[in-house]
Amino acid sequence: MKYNQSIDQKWLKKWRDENLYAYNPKGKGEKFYLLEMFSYPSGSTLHIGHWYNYAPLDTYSRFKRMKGYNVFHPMGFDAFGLPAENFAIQHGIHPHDSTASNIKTMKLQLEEMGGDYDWNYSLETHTEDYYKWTQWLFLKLYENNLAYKKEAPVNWCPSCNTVLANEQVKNGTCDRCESVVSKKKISQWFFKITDYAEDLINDLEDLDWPSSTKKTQLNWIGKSIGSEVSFKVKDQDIDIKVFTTRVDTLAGVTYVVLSPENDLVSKLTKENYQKEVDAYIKKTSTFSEIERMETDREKTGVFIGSYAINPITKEEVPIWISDYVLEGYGTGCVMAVPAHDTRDFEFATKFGLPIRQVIKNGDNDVLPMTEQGTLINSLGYNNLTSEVAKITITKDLEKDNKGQFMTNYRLKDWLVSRQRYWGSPIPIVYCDTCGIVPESYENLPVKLPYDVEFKPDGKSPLAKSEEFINCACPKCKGPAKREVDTLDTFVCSSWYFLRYPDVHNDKEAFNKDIVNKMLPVDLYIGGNEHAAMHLIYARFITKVLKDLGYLSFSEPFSKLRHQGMILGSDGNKMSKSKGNTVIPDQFIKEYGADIFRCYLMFGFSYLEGGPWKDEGISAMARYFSRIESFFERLNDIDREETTKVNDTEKKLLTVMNKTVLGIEEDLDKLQFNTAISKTMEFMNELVRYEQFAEPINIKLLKECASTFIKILAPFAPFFSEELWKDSGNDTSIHLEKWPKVDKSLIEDEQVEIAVQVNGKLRATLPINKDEKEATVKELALDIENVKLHTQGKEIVKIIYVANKIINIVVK
RNA sequence: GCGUGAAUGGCGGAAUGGUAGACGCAGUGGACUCAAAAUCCACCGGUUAGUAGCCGUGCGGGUUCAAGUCCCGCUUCGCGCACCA
Repeated sequence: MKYNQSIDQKWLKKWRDENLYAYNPKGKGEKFYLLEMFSYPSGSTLHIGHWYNYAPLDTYSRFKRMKGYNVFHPMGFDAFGLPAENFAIQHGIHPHDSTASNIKTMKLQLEEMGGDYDWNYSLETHTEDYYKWTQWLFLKLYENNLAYKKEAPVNWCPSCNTVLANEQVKNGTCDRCESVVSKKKISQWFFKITDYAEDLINDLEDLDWPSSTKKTQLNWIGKSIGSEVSFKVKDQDIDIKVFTTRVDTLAGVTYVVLSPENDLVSKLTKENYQKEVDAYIKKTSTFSEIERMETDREKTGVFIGSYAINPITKEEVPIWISDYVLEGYGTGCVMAVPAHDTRDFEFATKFGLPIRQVIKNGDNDVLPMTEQGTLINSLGYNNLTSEVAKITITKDLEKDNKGQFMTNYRLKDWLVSRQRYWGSPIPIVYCDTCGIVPESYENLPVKLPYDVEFKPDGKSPLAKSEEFINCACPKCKGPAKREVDTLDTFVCSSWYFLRYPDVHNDKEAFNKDIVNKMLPVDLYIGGNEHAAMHLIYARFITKVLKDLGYLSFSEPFSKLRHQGMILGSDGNKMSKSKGNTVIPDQFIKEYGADIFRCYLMFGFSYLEGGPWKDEGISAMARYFSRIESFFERLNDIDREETTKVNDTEKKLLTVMNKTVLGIEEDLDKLQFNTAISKTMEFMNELVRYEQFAEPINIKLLKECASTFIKILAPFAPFFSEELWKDSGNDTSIHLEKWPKVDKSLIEDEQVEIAVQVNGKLRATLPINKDEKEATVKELALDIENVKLHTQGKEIVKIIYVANKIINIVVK
């Protein structure tokens, strides 16, 4: 045979006809839920990133099947979202239509890749039978006070004409179109993810996740422990609450700063400062997000005329506003301690405000000094350490009702409203009599209408659809209007892994028992760009559903890994503008899917990725033809035959068993590259035996060859199926079991150990396995080159690591 | 700035603290061929006449009989967060 794409096609048809990869929930074996982050059908074909993510995991899935697991390995499509809508706007194709055709092509290509998915367990988030339950989820959160509406400044992308989540703003620009993002106030729906901040932190510990991902999440949640302190405003009955992690520096406060957007500003601004304050607020509000985030920008601000009273020193300090204080964090007010905070120091220096040192740390008197130390100039708190002072001062404040311990998080509630067409409608109704009313469950799904003008003009597209917007109030049955915003696509993807195992359920989002049995996902794979958003949202929703009694587990993904990324051959990220993209299709056509996927697995370290190289794929093609010719020769060996198992045969068996075991270990570490290299070593050994053994044990050789096909099967599903058939089998290789390892055959009887003198390699020594230590020592000391280096020196000690190394230490 | 990951031949990349460079690419020499391609065999970190030796895993220290691997201090690059009080 000559392997090529037509062989792929032949087997594909057969597998499809026989429904070879059908998942049987009652199947034998321990369950194994393997999941890759589902793909977004934004382009019409699979790109190299899809292949790189999915093909190796298909290999892993096949391997686990052969090992006897009942593998659940579903695939679906994250179909709602901006790119499809943008595509539609640009090309005049309705997102529903472009999505449907893209999904069709991608499914076919995933099959052509060799994917062992059971499409009976597939889902697409834009279909009614899926988003019905996304809406159900929204209502559940709403019922439990975890979804609420509020007016808030939001990130507004002028080009996409939509609100963006904080996570979708990259360096002040839209992460999709890269336009500069500005601020706008609208009424929006939020999910109260902040209620779960503490759980999201605590439960990270037990997860088998990359530590960098855990740290990203911790950083994103951003817990900080400190105190809240009340500053009374002079001559007014108003308290300014500030959050600080350094209450030990309280005596060093020389002014207080509010964010320009803070509600207190209007109340505290004195008349003769009003003009300047207004001008400042106006100026900062026109600053784009990107400008405001420039950390090295010079500090600006104005005094607003009022004074605050330091609760411990009773000193009056001026109140300023400045945009270096963020409205969205803490209370939006800050106590400024210029001596011990770099930002306050900069500000105070610029505006000539006093700087008072209250912490001493050794001889370091250079200000600003941000380290902790011992208190000075702090009344009765002098000589306390920062650590103790934080507690003492807060307790004292607490007694006077002027402060308390406080924990703050950077995590903000999840903004889920989108002023877009291509998403799930939010199942909420506005009634003049009843107010905000959740749509009733029996009316779900609230259907997304097809005929809608979705071109952006700053209004939600659904607002323009009369048939959509007008409805009956679920409560009073009077006329009412629907919510016109749609849900963030991250809501769709925050629970899809729960739907897969029970994807046809039309009574509920999922059956509790089925899901509790199948989840958590045993291995979840996807790009690390999702370390913060998708992976936090999915954890949050899982925890909510657990608390509401729908699930028995609180973490969705026990083990997580991130695949690396394939770069262009120039080492840069692939992009059309750089002209360095690699289109898989041309390679599949030329070589067949198996050669392509094997190259992807062999040429890179899976978790790292790296730059694409054309040469590698022809090398893989050469390996395939080496295998082909070996199997062709196998049937007409014309040499003296034997049935004995002598040293040469034993060596072959040893290599084989080592290979099988080695591949098992490699695959469990997702080391596809070394796993394939082990198949190569095995093939080299088979060829060596086939070419040179005299006499030759053909029966044994054929058995080993058959084992070879089995271990190749997960990597090259089409090619191995063809080899299997050519070797006279009429069932599928993919129904075979993974070969059993005979551990007794793994160790050679003879091993070669390293002989070192003072840690330097001086010789190698062949010994019988598990030779007595004394004998090994004797043999080692007798080696010519060892004698040379030990001669005339005192032997201090000899370290022997059995069957590995002997180190002779001399003086 | 804070956090985090990485650095190994000409290249992709291997190495539970135990013979650095598995496997492959590229390269060199040879066989086959009229010739080329393909295939096969050998070599393939540097230095050296060498099979003996010396040097060698970004840099400087340390722990250890033994360090690419562990510890301390740097450099460079990548990634994430970024005025979070």
